[in-house]
Amino acid sequence: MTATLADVAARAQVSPATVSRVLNGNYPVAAATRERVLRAVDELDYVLNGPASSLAAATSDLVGILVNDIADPFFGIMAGAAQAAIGEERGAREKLSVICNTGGSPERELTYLTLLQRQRAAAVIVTGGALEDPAHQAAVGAKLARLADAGTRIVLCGRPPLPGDSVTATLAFDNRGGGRRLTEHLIGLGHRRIGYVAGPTERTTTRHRLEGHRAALEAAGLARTLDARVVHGSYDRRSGYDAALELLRREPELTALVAANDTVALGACAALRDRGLSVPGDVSVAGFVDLPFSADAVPALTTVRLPLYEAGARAGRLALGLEPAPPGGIATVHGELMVRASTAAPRAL
Amino acid sequence: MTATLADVAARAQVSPATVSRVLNGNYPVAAATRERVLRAVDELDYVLNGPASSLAAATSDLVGILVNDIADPFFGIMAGAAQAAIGEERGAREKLSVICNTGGSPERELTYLTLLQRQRAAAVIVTGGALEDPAHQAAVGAKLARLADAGTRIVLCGRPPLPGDSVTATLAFDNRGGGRRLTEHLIGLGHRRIGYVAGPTERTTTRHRLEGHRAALEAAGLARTLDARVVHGSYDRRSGYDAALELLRREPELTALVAANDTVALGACAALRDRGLSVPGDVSVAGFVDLPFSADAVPALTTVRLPLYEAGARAGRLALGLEPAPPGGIATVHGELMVRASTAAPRAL
DNA sequence: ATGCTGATAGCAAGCGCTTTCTACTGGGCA
DNA sequence: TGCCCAGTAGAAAGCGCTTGCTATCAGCAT
Repeated sequence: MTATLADVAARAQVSPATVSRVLNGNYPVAAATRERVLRAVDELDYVLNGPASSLAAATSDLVGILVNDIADPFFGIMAGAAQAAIGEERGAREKLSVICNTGGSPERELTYLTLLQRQRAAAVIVTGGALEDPAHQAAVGAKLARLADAGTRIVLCGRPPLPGDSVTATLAFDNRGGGRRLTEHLIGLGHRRIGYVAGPTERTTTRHRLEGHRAALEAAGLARTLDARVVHGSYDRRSGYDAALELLRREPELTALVAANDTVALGACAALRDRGLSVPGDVSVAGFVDLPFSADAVPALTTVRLPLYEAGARAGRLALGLEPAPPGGIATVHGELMVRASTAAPRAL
Repeated sequence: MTATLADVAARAQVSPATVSRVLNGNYPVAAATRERVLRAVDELDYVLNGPASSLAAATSDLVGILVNDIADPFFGIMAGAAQAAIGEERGAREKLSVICNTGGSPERELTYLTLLQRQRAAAVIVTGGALEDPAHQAAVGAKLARLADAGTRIVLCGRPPLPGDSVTATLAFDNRGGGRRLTEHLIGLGHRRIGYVAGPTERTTTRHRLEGHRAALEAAGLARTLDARVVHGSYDRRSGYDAALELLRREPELTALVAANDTVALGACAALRDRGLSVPGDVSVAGFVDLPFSADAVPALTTVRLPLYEAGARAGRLALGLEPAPPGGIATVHGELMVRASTAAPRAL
């Protein structure tokens, strides 16, 4: 069968304890002995038994990364970056960082958390907006607290802070600020009739971006008609398409459209195009996040760039304790307004 | 500290053995006893210790899914589908399926495989094209064989079959056939000067799609000039942009461009546009895979649709043994030609 | 010389669970 | 009335590793 520590020990003519120490490298072992052990490991093709090791040591080298939708590059980029950062760690025993896709389902989120708790994960990174549902938030909070109790490090990335002190670090995106700046840009161009294609009502991200939008409108004295010009949908392209049509129906004179994210924005562009409207000639369109393809769209999309890769990588380092937590445990990650070709002054200024 | 099986047993006034049997549900336990145990589990907020359980049972409930680039929806969709399929399993003890992003690095691929072996994973799904490097292929093959020996089920998804019998099932994409049909479509439209933006030389996927392209050209007696009209790059948009420019430089009279995948195709479109060429007016462009945004591109992309979601979900079921392996262990997944607006007859027929 | 010290190595006790084997129970049947 | 069996529950032996403590030993100061 598979070789065990004892087999290696026998072959190297040392005790199992010594082999374990060589493998974990935290106890002095004479160079000659070490070499002998390493040779035996190699000859036997020995691979540590993770479960046994985790059981004995009461810790594991699993790091879980929770995402809402892995098919969405927004999450793919963050998760990939976190995994890369974790994989780069040198010195310590190699961590196994794994991505868990909740598909946006609250139950699956909880299930994954339980599964990770069961594995006694070393750390878990939770990415993306939270659900608004207080009951679910409480459940997640409780789960995270239990995990933290058991020694698991918790990092939130692109998610609003959680009350309590179980979270090691939070990297929160400044969705409000970004949303506000985006709409200010549009107002600055002269737009007055601005529609908003929002994300799903049940996510915090949706609300925050929308709040930024509202703030900009209010500051310009344009908030009156806000509600009539907001349509909610999901975070996909199809939803953007439909919502754009709906907004146009409600208010044919719309001169600009702000979308919950880039994917939705591109869907909206498609709808406008199909209606014979040009972007930005007839209607300006703006997105959020700045995914790689947004710069290539036609026209190139004005959007708020979120440093997904950097945030993901940082989350990975924080999860490993390679980087000190920000003061207060919370760092706000700001977006940068990227003005491109999809927004312009409205035709009839 | 955290509650253990023994705590639950004490509380329910039964032996640990009984608790274990209730939790694993494979041994008769009287309904009343079961109920009492379940209540105790609930009251103590007990969560099984995975490592201990895996150690004792010599199996784990971890399923690993290896992908080359999780930021690419090609992988995101497959991996997400596999995870969804695995998460849907009812009855058995909940599996923890996890995605591991190799970033295309051979070493990381091997590292992840070792890490999964260390965890005594129940199954591993390897997605996406393999590296051409024989040494690396052999190393992966050997690793998979060892995993299989240890009882891990192996499923390849979107990857060419491997010699030997360690692989439980292989879902191979018909990249050659798809590539061939795509180019035939172009030839059928009247194109004769067709450029090809290939993927990285080191991946099997690249070669297979290119072989299909070549086959179509040969059948039409057009293979002569093939080599001069192929440029290799990576699988990203940028690479498509650059390659398109290079092809145009080599052969300004090009009337069509086939790309290694949709992302690359869109990059190529951008390049053409920047050069003042219209698609498909001046140059037709075709992709491969049919990612969600390809249908929305302007113009909508002609491509070969690969059923990523279905394949991923099936791979998940195969990994769990929920579905019988295809005869011979290998199933070929065919692509479907999606003719859209980005291809048309060349201007000067 | 003699004891002390730092550097290594081994012993053995678990970590929390699964599972084989054994033990007990009551009812059905002869 | 006594025996056997199906149905349940428990005892206990590990699974393969980590780690606190102890043991050994060479070198060195005294």
